[in-house]
Amino acid sequence: MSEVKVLTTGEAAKYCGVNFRTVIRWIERGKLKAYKLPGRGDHRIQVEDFVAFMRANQMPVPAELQGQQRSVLVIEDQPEMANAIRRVLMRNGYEVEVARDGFSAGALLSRMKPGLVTLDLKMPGMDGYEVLSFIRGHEEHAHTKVLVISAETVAGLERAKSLGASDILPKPFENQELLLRVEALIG
Amino acid sequence: MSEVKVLTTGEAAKYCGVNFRTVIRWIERGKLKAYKLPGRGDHRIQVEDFVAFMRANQMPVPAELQGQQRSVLVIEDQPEMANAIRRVLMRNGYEVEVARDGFSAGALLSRMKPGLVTLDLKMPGMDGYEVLSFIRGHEEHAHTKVLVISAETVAGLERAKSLGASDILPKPFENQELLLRVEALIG
DNA sequence: GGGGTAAATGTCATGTAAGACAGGTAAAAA
DNA sequence: TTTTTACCTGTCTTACATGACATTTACCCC
Repeated sequence: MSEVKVLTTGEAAKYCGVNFRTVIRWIERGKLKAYKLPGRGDHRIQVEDFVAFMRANQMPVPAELQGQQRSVLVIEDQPEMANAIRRVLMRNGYEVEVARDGFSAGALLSRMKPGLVTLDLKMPGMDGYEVLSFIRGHEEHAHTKVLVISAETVAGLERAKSLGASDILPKPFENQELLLRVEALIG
Repeated sequence: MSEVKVLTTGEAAKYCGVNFRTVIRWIERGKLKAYKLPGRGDHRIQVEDFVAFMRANQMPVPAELQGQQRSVLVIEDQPEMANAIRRVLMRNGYEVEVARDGFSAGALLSRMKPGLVTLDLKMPGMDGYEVLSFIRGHEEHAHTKVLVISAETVAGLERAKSLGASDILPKPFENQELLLRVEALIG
């Protein structure tokens, strides 16, 4: 059963270092998404929305809220490459899952709702561009960053960018370079 | 053998992100419909009522509660065939989503948790048998019926059956035939 | 830099819903 | 069956919502 992790206005206020009255005003003005309880009209803010709000306003996001934000889904069919990426990211505290085919990639995306997806554009039996379109076309993944990793042509990479890739890392690459890009997106 | 899905106060509380005591108070004040068990006076909330309640209060409704029993995921790459299936099922009151590639099939499966999946075994870039294994290999989809629709050989269909297909419909088929099979599985 | 202004934020007081706890027991699991 | 889980009730405590008002901040003009 999916247990919804939510915050009250008071909790959100503490995280932002403001008065809870202010948080309520943000909600009233539509800057922060929340829903109301029927009784007194208490607000409940989904962590996901709150994190998005903090990011949008350059606020530092506390580690305990990043949970899924610091998780990465690696979509890559070549085992060596996938393992290399996984190793680098796990060493730096990210939670990593690898998907080797389109179907499990989709299933994992929906289930783990990762903060970032690394995507190899060129994979047998799977069109990377379609994956990208899917992610960008679904509201629930609006906050998901997509780091395209590929040995594609310049034109191909441009296309990926126009489809909504958050960043692009050409193959081959250094571990350090990968880490930097990832940190920039969700660190 | 229709299994009426009901929630306890504790479950409802988790879904809303509140204390179960609060849920009981909502029920007492008539804001949320529920009935009582004779023993200790346990409350049972019908999913339908709960979902209506959540909607009425702008709460996000978890996918697993959205009448998934009568929802069908059609995994099929040929648009004509997919549309034909969709038309038949929608006309009979099913909620239908179509996935044309492995990625969206996986994503939609995890998200909508459909009551039934129709699966074309022969699709470019996707192994139908693997999809079947995946579904049968994951506890969360244990109740999901899989109707294999295919022009495969007898051996192939046998293999599908052994992997856990709930039923098999050889191509080509009549609309009526499709509907009958679906009704038998989740009607 | 100083002063004026408007918008955003904080403070206070009051009412009340939501949370916490304890003791008991039905319901579910083993 | 026995054991374990989790729900119910009543009461007490906490903390949220609201409105009115005070204060701070950001910005502009000089």
